[in-house]
Amino acid sequence: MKEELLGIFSSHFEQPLIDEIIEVGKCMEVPAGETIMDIGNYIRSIPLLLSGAIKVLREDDEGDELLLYYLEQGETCSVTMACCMGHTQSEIRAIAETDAKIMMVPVQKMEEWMAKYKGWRNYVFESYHNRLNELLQTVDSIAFKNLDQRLVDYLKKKIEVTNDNQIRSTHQEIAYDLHTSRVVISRLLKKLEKMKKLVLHRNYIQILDL
Amino acid sequence: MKEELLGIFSSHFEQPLIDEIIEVGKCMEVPAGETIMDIGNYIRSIPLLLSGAIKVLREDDEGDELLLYYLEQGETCSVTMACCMGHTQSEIRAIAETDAKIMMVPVQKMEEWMAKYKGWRNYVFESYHNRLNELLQTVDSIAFKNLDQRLVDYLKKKIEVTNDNQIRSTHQEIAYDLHTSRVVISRLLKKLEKMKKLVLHRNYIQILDL
DNA sequence: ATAGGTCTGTGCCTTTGGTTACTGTAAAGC
DNA sequence: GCTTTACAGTAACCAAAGGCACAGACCTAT
Repeated sequence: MKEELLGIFSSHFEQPLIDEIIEVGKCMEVPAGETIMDIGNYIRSIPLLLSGAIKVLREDDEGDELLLYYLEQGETCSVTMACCMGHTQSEIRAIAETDAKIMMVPVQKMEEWMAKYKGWRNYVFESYHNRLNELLQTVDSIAFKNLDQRLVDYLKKKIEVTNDNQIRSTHQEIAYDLHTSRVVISRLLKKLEKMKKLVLHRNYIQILDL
Repeated sequence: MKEELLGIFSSHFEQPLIDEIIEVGKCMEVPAGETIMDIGNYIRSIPLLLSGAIKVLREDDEGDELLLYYLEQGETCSVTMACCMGHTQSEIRAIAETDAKIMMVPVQKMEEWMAKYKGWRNYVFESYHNRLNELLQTVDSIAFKNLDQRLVDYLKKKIEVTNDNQIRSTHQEIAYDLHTSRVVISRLLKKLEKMKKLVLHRNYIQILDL
């Protein structure tokens, strides 16, 4: 456990901070597909992602979804932090994209460490920074790109995050993430298949070269 | 000057922090329309907005623009902070929407104050929080709403920010902010006029009831 | 007053993406 | 085996938004 944390965070965190994390944190193993946090939840712990990937998405009133970004090893969810600090409800939903191991740290420690550890402060800032940038990318994507390109980007990101160039999703699932309809995704995927960029199968997609 | 800062920030900042801000900060007056910060700029100061409003926008490779959000009195630009901390270039453009008064604080103070003043830490966090939320709203808007609704939201926000229910913009300017074309905006505005929600004039729009 | 530029209105057409509806087929349950 | 359900493919149609072209109104400068 300690070795695991050290491996991931020793470049960011001071030794005593790592000790404190181990002391107060709760380690959770979450299987792929499980919802870690949902819209409206009150949050009392901050998640540090030790392994795996988490997808973060937004939902509107009608239940339409949109993938915002993925969290990867060593990252944390700033939107969650913001909710913690403001004691407001979660604005987003987080789902384990792969099996994931998460260290949950109680919110109260957050402020304490902020004053105490420079490494923590920097980490928190860097997280915010990264999250803001990811969101800007998301905005760019939906504002400036057409669906063809967004789909290709999505597939690329997915193979990167899952580290598997077979994408084990149905067309419907992809459609949810990109906030469009199944038919449209099927159409575009077919087009990509004709361009020899991938091969379609039932329940999975084999990526050749995007 | 001191009274002005106190009026805006005394609920957030400790007295000695306010003194320091006055000591090291540079006060700038920016006329409406002027670009305060542009994409690619290196940033060495953090802006605290004393009065007026600033619009923050994103641009893609082809020069297409999109309004992200407005900053108002007492706020600061977290994206800028993030760039400061990471010593990276600005990802966004900031333009004075109205005449504005800004206190520029050198970046180096940022970290120093972060360790020293709880009020500053909280302020910085709250800013990040607010900016993240604004960005989420922006995402919602472009992902889930159609242009009719986005235009109405835009006009509402604009009269709120400028505190003037005459909107002094051309259709082309609105089109840039919403990343669409002039013709489309003219069409939708006409529709709103027919619905008695506003009256169109040359170079300005009179809002009745949105 | 005339000329040139800017702003707005509008008709027509295209593109992108979304909807409906139906088909075939693979998997899962019995 | 048969039935049911989930998944994918496709055609036809529709809607929202964007592009083009042009006209008229207004504004400014000479």
